[in-house]
Amino acid sequence: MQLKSLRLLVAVADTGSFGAAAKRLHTVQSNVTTHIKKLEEELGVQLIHRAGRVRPTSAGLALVEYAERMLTAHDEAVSLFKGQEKACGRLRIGAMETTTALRLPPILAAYHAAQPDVDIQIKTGPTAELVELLLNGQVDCVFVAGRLEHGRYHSLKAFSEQLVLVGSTPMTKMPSSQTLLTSAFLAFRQGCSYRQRIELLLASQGVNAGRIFEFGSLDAMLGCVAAGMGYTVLPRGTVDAHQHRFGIHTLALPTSIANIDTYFVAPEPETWTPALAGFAETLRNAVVVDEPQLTAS
Amino acid sequence: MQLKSLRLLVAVADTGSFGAAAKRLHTVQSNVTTHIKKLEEELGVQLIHRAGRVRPTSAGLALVEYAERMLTAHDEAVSLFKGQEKACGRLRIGAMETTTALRLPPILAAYHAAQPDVDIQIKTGPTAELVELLLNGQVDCVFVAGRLEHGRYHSLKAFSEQLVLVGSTPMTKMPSSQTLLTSAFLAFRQGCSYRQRIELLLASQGVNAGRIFEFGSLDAMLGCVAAGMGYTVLPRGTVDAHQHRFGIHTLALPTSIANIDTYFVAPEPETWTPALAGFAETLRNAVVVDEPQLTAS
DNA sequence: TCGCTACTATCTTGTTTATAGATAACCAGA
DNA sequence: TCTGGTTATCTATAAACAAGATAGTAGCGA
Repeated sequence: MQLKSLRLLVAVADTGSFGAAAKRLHTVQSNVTTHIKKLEEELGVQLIHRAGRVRPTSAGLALVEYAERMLTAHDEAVSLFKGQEKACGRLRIGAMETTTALRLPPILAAYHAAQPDVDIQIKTGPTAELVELLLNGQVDCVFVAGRLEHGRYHSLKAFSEQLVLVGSTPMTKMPSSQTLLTSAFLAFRQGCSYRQRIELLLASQGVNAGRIFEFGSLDAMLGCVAAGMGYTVLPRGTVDAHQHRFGIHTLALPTSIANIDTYFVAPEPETWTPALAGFAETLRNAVVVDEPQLTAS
Repeated sequence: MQLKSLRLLVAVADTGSFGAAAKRLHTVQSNVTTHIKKLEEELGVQLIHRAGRVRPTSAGLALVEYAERMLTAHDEAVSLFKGQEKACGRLRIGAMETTTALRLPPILAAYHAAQPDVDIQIKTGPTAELVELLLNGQVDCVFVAGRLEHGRYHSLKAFSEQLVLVGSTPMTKMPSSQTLLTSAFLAFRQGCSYRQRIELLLASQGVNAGRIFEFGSLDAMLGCVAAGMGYTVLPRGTVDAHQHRFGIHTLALPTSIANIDTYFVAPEPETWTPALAGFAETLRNAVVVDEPQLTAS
C-alpha cells in the first residue's frame, strides 16, 4: 500500500471522478485506475462503485478515513523539515541552572517570537548530566561549561562568565585558609562544573577538603549563603541578578579560576531540524550583540 | 516518502543497526541504506548517526514519531480488511422501527457475540428514507419492506410479517366502512411501507381517505391506539410483543394486504467489509433457523 | 432505439525504480 | 596495526511506473 495510491483514493472520493482526481494530482486517468485497482486487489475489497456515479463503497469510505489519518501525519512530518520560514515541532534544550536563570530567558523570548510554533522543553542539570543527555539523544542541544571534547559535535562559545566568591559578609580579600577550612561550601550536585572550580579554589589556597553541601536550586543555595551557612562560587551575572533579594557579598577570584565559558553544543548541523537551526540562529545573533568576538568549531 | 522506507527507519531506530533492520523486514542491508538515504535526501536532513553507534539523530527521532503514527494507521486499515477471523471497525445498519424493535435484537446479540470488535450503529426510519440512506452510502445495509428494485444491490428475504389491524376493542370482523371513515388511522411518517398498506386497506373497503396521524415511535402509536384514538396496521409479531403492555386487540387482514416481506439489502458482496460480511452471515444463519426456505438475489 | 457524450478499463511503450549480491570503505576495540 | 562487524557503493536483473492511444461502457436526450 502506497501513500500515493491513498492520496489518489481520497481524491477520487472527493471529486467523484477518476479523471478529475488525476488532474488534481497531476497525472493521467489510467494511472488512477491502476492505483485504485491495486489497492482493491491488495485488500480484496471493491473500494469504488464504478457503475453509474463513481463513489466510494462503504469499504472505500472506511479506508478513506484511515488514509486521511496517514496523509495528515505525512504532511505534518514533511512540514517539520520543509516548513517554509516557520519551523514547528519540539525543541529540547539542556542547560545548567545558572545559565537557565540568567542567560536563557532573553534568548528563549526572542526565539519564541521568531518561531511561535515550536514547543520548547528545558531540562536543567550539571554539565556532566547534560552531556550524557545529549549523547543519548534525550535533548537536542545543551549549554555546558567548557568545550565538549567529544568529536563530531558542533559547539559554539555562547557566554563568558566570571566566577566570584559569594559570602554573607563584605569581603576585601580572600578569606584565610583557616576560615576556608572551617567554612562550608555550597554547590550544585555532583557533576557541576562550578563545583570543580570550588575545589580548584580551595586547593589553590592550600585547603585540601572543605565541607561541601549539595543543592539542587540556585535560590535555595543563595538563601543559605545569605544566612551565613557558608560560601559558594557563582557567575558574577547570576549573583548580581539576585543580590537585591539576598544579603550577599562577592569577591573577585583570580582570573585563572574565575573565567569560565559556557558553550552551546549540538550534533552536526546536517542533523538539525529547522526548529534547532532556528534556535542556533537566534543564539548566534544574541551572542554577537553581547560580545562581537565569538568562536565556532 | 514511502511507507516501506519509514518502516525501515523505525526498524533501524529500534535495532540500532542497518543489517538487523534488513533482517527484520526480510530484505538486505544495501536496500536499507538506499531507503534511509533517499529519505534523508528528500527531507534535507540527516536522520541517522552513522559514526560509531548507529542511532537516530534528533531529526530522525522526530520523524520516527510521525512514522509510527502513519504505520499504526496503516496496520489498522489493513486489519480492517485482512483481520483474521475477528472483524473490526464500524457497521451502520438502517432498519424500520418495527424491525428494530422486534427482529433485530436477537440478531444483533448474536452478531456482537461473534464480532465484539465492531461498533454497531442503528438508524431507524421508514423504508423510503432507508433506501435513500443506502444509496447515499450513509449506511452499510438496510432492512426494508419489499425488494429493492434498484439493480446492483444484494438483497435477501429476511423476515415475513403478517400485518394485522390493531384497535382498542375486540374485533371479530372488519369494521364497517362507516366506522373506518370516521376513525383515525395512526401510522409512521411518510415513506413507511406499512402506511401504504393502510391506504390499500381503506381503498379495499371503499373508503377514500381516512384521517391519518403520523407517529415517530412505536410505543407512542400503540399507546394512542389503546386509548381509543383510532386504528393502526402493524406486523402481528410486533403487536404480540407489546400486547401485555397495552389494552389492544387485533384482527387478521386479507392475505393480499397482510403479507409483507422484510428484505436485507446491501451493496454487492465484493464491496463488503469483513464486518458487514460477518453480519450477513449471522443474519443468514438466523433466517435459516426461523424459516428454511429463503430467497437470495 | 439510436447516437452522442463522458467516463473508466486495457494495452503498449519507454523510463524509472527496486532488489539482491558482490565488493569496497569504514570504525572501534584488541 | 590488525580484525570483526558494520555501512556505502556498484551492478545486473527484474519489477513497477507513467503517459498516451484505444477500446469498452453507462447514461442521456432525441
